[in-house]
Formats: sequence, structure tokens, C-alpha cells
Amino acid sequence: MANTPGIPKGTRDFSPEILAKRNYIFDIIKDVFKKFAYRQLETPAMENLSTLTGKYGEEGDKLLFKILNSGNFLKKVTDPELQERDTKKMAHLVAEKGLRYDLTVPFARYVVQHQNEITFPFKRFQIQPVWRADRPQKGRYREFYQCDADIIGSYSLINELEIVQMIDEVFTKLNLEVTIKINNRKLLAGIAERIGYPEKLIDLTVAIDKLDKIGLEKVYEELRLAGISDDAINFLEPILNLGGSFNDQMQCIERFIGETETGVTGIVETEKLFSYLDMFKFNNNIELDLTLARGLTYYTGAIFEVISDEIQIGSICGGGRYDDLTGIFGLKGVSGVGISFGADRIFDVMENLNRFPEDTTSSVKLMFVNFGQKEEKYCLPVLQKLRQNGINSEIFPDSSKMKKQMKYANSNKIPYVALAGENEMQENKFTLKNMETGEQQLVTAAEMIKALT
RNA sequence: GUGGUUGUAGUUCAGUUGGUUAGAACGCCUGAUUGUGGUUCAGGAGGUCGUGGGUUCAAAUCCCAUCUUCCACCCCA
Repeated sequence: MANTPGIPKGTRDFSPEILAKRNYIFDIIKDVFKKFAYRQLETPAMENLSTLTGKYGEEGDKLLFKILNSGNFLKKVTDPELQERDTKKMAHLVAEKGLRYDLTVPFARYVVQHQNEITFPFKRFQIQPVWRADRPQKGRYREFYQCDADIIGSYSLINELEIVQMIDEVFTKLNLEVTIKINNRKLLAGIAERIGYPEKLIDLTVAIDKLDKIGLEKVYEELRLAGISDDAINFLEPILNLGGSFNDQMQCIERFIGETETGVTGIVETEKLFSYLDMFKFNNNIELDLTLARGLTYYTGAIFEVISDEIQIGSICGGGRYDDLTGIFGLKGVSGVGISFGADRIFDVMENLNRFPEDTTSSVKLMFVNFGQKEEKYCLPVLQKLRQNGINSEIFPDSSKMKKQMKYANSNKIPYVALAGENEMQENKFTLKNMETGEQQLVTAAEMIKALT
């Protein structure tokens, strides 16, 4: 045990079985992204540390993995600095690169860097791992995948509509029932303004976001802690307890924030988005949820979150509109809207509910049993032909005992085995065995190809 | 960053108040079965008890440190 090697905290190996399942999810997401005309982008695992720092708040900076400079990484550090042991100050001296923390900031960097080559609006999707030096726990890893799609350079609410359509299609294809929650940051901003604390929008959203997790009382407590007066909190109550139909909710909101400028914009946007949504039929529930806030500070318009109806695991997909993502890199006035699927959590849900199709893990269709040199030579050309016909297949490389070979096929879930010995070779045929039913039949190579296609 | 928790075979776990050679199940390998996997039966391999130090005649067991696992908080996907 002490001698067996391991992997770093919060990381995982993906066995062929798990990877097959994960790819099943990725392929569905990827196909939907492509169908909606998003094009794939990849960025390097590492970015310049200066690109990453300061984008995720102070907490986020702490969670960045930094890469030690090559060579003498202490070259730039002076003796007094070394004595001081101020790691925060020293970090940029010994590390100039860091692992990406999400896909959005590298995307923003890409857009700004290549702004002259890009034709706007620009639609891209990106499926890559990200790294966070977080303390791992349930559903939380130091290396995990994000599946992002963003459109940047368009204010149209058609983009929001399409985001919802994509979400609906992905989860329909995955055979999962979900609820798509929609809100708008401008509504929240209107509320903050109305209760007299426009500058507390972030505190307000962070607190409201926890409503279904910690309950009303604790939310009030957080709001008080943030310095919001009891009067204002009481004033807020009807909004937090909002229910009923979309129209009821909108009426109530209108009464509440109808006089604030941002609030009105929020109402117009939300009503327009829902009027688009009304044009189509969706397989999943779509609801307006005023308590949906989402932590990310850069959202400015519509926000989305998806939760499973069948299992409690938190949000499995989220996104929203941001008006100034590239501003931090000096490119102003580019609005975008994006969505991110949490592949790892979707995996957990699928696994829990047993929703992966049976044949996900077995990509190999057939194995030739190896009886010896003469038989190998008889099988190899046929194997080649199967492969040319797009049938994933293999021959057991050694003429080991039959039992060992069958066991190999069995444990790798290979559905068919082909046997060719003296008898078969004389007739120029193969015995094709169905591993599941145990049935066997004598067939020609052509018949075998036909049976497996 | 804070609090708790875990560590013994490939895996999941037993292991008494400290006391002979540390066990089980599953998995793996071999055989029963020289052209047939899953079932059955028999046999076999596999452990520096996370690591380092301490207490003791004696430590998987007690103490300290450290690493690790998992969980909650903060934050987040």
C-alpha cells in the first residue's frame, strides 16, 4: 500500500468505463452546441498569471494553481523578501503562469487578443478541464470539466431564447427531467435600488441565492450582517415569498420596482424573453424564480440555472448575460450571454439514476479467438475487412487458453466472439457467438459483417 | 482558510484490556474442463498495518507530529 502510487488530492482517474460514459455526455452537449452554430475553441491549460489574478475576487485568487517558473525560480526574489515570507507578494516573482480557473476568462482574453480577426457576433463553445486549489468534497474536485457555450457581441434576446432551447434539448437527450430557472439581474438590481441599497446588490444576491439552502431566517441574518436595515428587509419579504403564475409574479414585481429605471428594463427584458419562450414547446419546466441569483459578479442581465427534478445535487448547469466581460482586458461594450454545463455533476445524476444506455461502455463489437498461427492468418484479413467496414473489432493477440480468451471478451463486454479452427477453415466460415445469449451460428465473412453492421 | 473524520491485501472492510505466524469477502492467478465466458468446487499469490518519531519486555492497537481520505462551513461547478 505504501508502495502503490497515487494521484493528487481532488483529482481522479477516468477508467475506460467511466470515460465512455463521460464521452456520452460530452457528445450530446457538443452536438447540441454545434446544431445551434457554436464553434469549438480550445485555449491552453495555463495562462499568464496576470490574466487570471484579480478576476475571481480575493477568494478566487487563493484558489488559483500557480506554476513555478522554470530554472532558478528564486532568481527575482531578494533576501529581505525571502525573510519576510509574504507569500502573496512573492507569488508573482516565482510564478508567471497559472492553470486556468474557468473557461470564461480565457475566452474573454481570447476575444480581446484576437478582436481584429473575429467577426461579431462570435459564438464559441469550449469543453475543457479547469483547476481550482479548493478543498475537495462532495461534487467538488480540484480538476473538473466545464462545457461552456457563449455568444459575444450581440444584445438580442434571441440568444437567451436559444440558450434555453439548448438546455432543454441537452437534458431531453440525456433523458433527465430538469427545471430551468430564469431570473434577471436587472430585476434584482431594481429591488436593491427600491429598498434603498443599490450598492449592496452583490450582498443581496449572494444572500438571496442561499434561500432554498438555508431558509428565510438565515437569509435575513446574512442581510443584516451585510448592513441592510430591518425595515428594508421587511420590505423585501413579499418578493422573497413570491409564487404563482408568471403573470402574477410579473405584476407583483412591477408594483414593487416599477419606478426604478433598471427594474423597468429588467421587466421588459424578462417579458420579451418569456414571450419568445411561449412560441415553443419544451420538455422541461421553465420558471421565473426571483430568488435565483447566482454568485458570479459579472452577470448583468438574464440568469439561468438548471436543477434536477429527480435528485438533489444543486445546480447542474448555469449561465447568464454579462455586459462587460472583456472590459477587464480593455475591450469595452461587448455584451454576451453564456451557459456552462457541469459535466461532473450531470455524470453523478446520470449514474445515480442509471440513465446511461446499456451499450455506452462497449465500443468493441467482436473479438476473434486466437487458436494458433494458422488460424491467425485465416482471421487477420477478415479482421481487417471488419475494420474497413467500420466495425470496432480485435483479435486476441496470443493463442492463450480458450477460457482466458473468453473471459477477456466477457469482462470487456464484447458482444460477439468469432471462432475459427480446423472445421470452420475447411468450410471457409466462422462460428459467430453471441456472448449474451450464448447462441452460435456458422457464417461466412460477408454474413458476419452484415450481422454486425 | 475553519471544524470534524478516515487510513490494515488490488477493492470493501474485520482485528477483543497492547501479547504467538494480522484475517474475511470480492477481485486476481492456477486447476477440475486440450474448442467455449458468466455458475460451482479445489488450490495459490498478494500486507514495512499511510509515514516518521515516542512509550513498553512487547504496538495494527497507546502518545506526538506529518501526510492522506471523506464530510460540513467559506466559496463555488
